Amino acid sequence: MKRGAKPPIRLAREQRFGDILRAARKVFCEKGYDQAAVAEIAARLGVVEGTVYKYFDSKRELLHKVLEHWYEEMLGDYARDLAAVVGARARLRLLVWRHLRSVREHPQLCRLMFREVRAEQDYRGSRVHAMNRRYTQFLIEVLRDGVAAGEFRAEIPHALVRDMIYGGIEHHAWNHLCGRGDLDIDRIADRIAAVVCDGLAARAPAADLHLETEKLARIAARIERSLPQHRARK
Amino acid sequence: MKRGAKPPIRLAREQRFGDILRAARKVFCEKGYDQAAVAEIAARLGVVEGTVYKYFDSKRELLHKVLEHWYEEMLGDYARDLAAVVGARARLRLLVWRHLRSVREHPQLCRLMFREVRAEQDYRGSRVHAMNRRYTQFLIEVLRDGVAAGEFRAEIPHALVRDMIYGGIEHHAWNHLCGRGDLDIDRIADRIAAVVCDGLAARAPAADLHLETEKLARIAARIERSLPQHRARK
DNA sequence: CCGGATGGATGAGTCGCACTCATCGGCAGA
DNA sequence: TCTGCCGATGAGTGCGACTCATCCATCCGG
Repeated sequence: MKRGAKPPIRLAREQRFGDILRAARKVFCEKGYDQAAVAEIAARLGVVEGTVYKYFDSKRELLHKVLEHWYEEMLGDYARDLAAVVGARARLRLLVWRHLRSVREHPQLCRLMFREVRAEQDYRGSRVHAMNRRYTQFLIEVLRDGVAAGEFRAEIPHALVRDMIYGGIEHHAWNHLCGRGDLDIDRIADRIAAVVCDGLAARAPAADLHLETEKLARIAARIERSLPQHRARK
Repeated sequence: MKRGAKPPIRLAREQRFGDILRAARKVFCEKGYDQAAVAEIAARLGVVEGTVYKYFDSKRELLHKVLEHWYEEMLGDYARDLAAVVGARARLRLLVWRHLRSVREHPQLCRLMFREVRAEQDYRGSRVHAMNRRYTQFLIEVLRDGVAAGEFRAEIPHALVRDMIYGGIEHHAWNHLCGRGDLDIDRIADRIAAVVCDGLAARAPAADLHLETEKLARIAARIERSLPQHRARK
């Protein structure tokens, strides 16, 4: 140490660990992964670069830990909130809405997740991947329950619906976030739920439905008329 | 130049440009953007790093040019292929299928597109972005035509459906590609078209309604035939 | 009160890689 | 044969991730 320099501040291991994690989150969010320098993260805490590497093996591990911590935050009260809603469609909409809210609140963390982590070669098998699976598992369960309740068709593969929902949100939100417009998450959630549940195809028009119903009514009337009791009574 | 060294091979500007582009595409695909060294791209052509920078301002510009070139390849015969198919649903499925094929054939280029380019701050306004818009515009037009033909509902926002399709394919294919499984693009295209068109909700499609009505009519006829009065009357 | 062990923190490195620039020298046109 | 053009060179420069030998405050047993 140089003469006249203050002695370094020594902190307990866990305290320093948490401090670095918080500082890293801020810097990564402000600058993005590539532009964030480990030296800057260290500087904000008044320590040198080497100190960070005492706690994290690499810049990437630091990023992973930041995102793991975020997932823990998010997973917190999912199950509880979901339990308060009845009906597969309403629960599906809730999951979509909550995800949209996360994207809106933490666009930079989402960006890190999508760009840096999920595209990595060894993402599969990582802790973040496991947490992402837990996160999306809620949706799979909602779909399964929906099928069990007869609300959803059984022949649609759940993994595909999950990917269309989360992938769709990602694309859609990205446009909005980069375009600097803010997300109307209520409306988007409604629309996504509408597309997923009802699809794009034009329904049988109400007229057809009426027609068929009237046909059925005439058939019923015919049967009634031909019943013995019917004639006997009259 | 050192004594005894061979004089450098001089090529016409366009020739060298194309060579660098091709070499860059290979190296980027093999190693990914970060791991690809400009020096290696140069080395494969037997030139030095500086030469590459005579033709491209930066490594990122090189990446952009590689992807622009790819988009040109893909856009080539889209319109023609699409014109050969009738029916909004069938055309939608064609677009999904073709996109899946692109992803399957060039997973590394997709990866570069998603990870490196689309997540960039200044992606919007770039040439690649414009080409991506042209690419996805085909789908928007199919949706619009579908609405005009009465095949699709008018109240569904097209941009959202576009994002759910392309985002969904991205997510779904990613799982498969990283999981080393290969894509059954025919089946996936069918399923995506099914979800998008018909949705998840259980319901009786119009065709089924007709069918059921006819069944009931036949049952009614059978009842009528077996009734004593019926026989008596005849 | 003392001396060694512990372990948090240091800071001066190394290394790899994107990017630059002064310079070279083959070749086409005068 | 001269000359200017321009493709190519290769020795830098700078930056940022990562390393390592070393320092020293604190704790603990004697």
